[in-house]
Amino acid sequence: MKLATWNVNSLTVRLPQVLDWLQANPVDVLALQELKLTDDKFPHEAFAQAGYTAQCFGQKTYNGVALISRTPALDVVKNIPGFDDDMARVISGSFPLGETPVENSTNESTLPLSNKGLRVIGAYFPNGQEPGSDKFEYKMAWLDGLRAWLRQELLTHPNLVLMGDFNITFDDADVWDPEGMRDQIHCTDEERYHLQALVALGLSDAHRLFPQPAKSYSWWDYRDMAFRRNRGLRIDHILVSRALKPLVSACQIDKTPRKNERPSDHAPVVLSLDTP
DNA sequence: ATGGCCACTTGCAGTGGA
Repeated sequence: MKLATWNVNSLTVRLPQVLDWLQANPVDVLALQELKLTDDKFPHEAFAQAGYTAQCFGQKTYNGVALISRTPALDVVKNIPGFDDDMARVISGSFPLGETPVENSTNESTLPLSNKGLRVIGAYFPNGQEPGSDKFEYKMAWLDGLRAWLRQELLTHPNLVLMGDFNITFDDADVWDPEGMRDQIHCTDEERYHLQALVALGLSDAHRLFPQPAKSYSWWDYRDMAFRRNRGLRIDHILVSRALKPLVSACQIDKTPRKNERPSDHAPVVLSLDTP
């Protein structure tokens, strides 16, 4: 089973690339961020023709997230319950863990789907703009809200994946120029504290479970030929719960779409799970 | 060596991204 996350920076512009990518990488679930479109403009038909269904949580101009999947997402929740937010940043859904089960009404497990299934949270974390700014304060409050909610979610959904554009680096290994970016946005101690607090809930950075190429990044500035010079940041992450960790067989950043014409500034990250 | 971004807006300059 494969899951992926990708900040597409406008689904309107990037839809052909997303469809091409899905054809080459037929993942079971794809979380998208920065749709930059409203729900009424979401291209459901294009995804249906590609064999996918979609749950979207759109917003005009900014933000907007979606879950694209082979089987429909169940128990869909939008944003963070308990955290009042006027931005569309989070979408969650449940999926069968592994192969789509054969229908059998006479032999149903007594376990609710939430316990045996896979809970997927796709998230577009706030950027924060600049330490000390109002947007940074919002980012910190949002992270507090996320953690309080996740602590509860993990109790009811032991098989949980949190993936998306976190807009935070774990440490200097995620930064092309650690000295130049010290205490800058995405690299501050406060942001990294929040990321470690998610780890303390029992979530593991899937990328670091495996040997990775040196200087692995998921985002490169459009300016200064940053991609060709590999001047990037690793800010797109896939975190897995304790129960899922033993099933993770790979986690890879796919730089291929960043080489497209008119690419997103982010690359997709792909998680492979060894499921029955 | 150096500078060069991109998407969106009741739009043609300003905001936000990262």
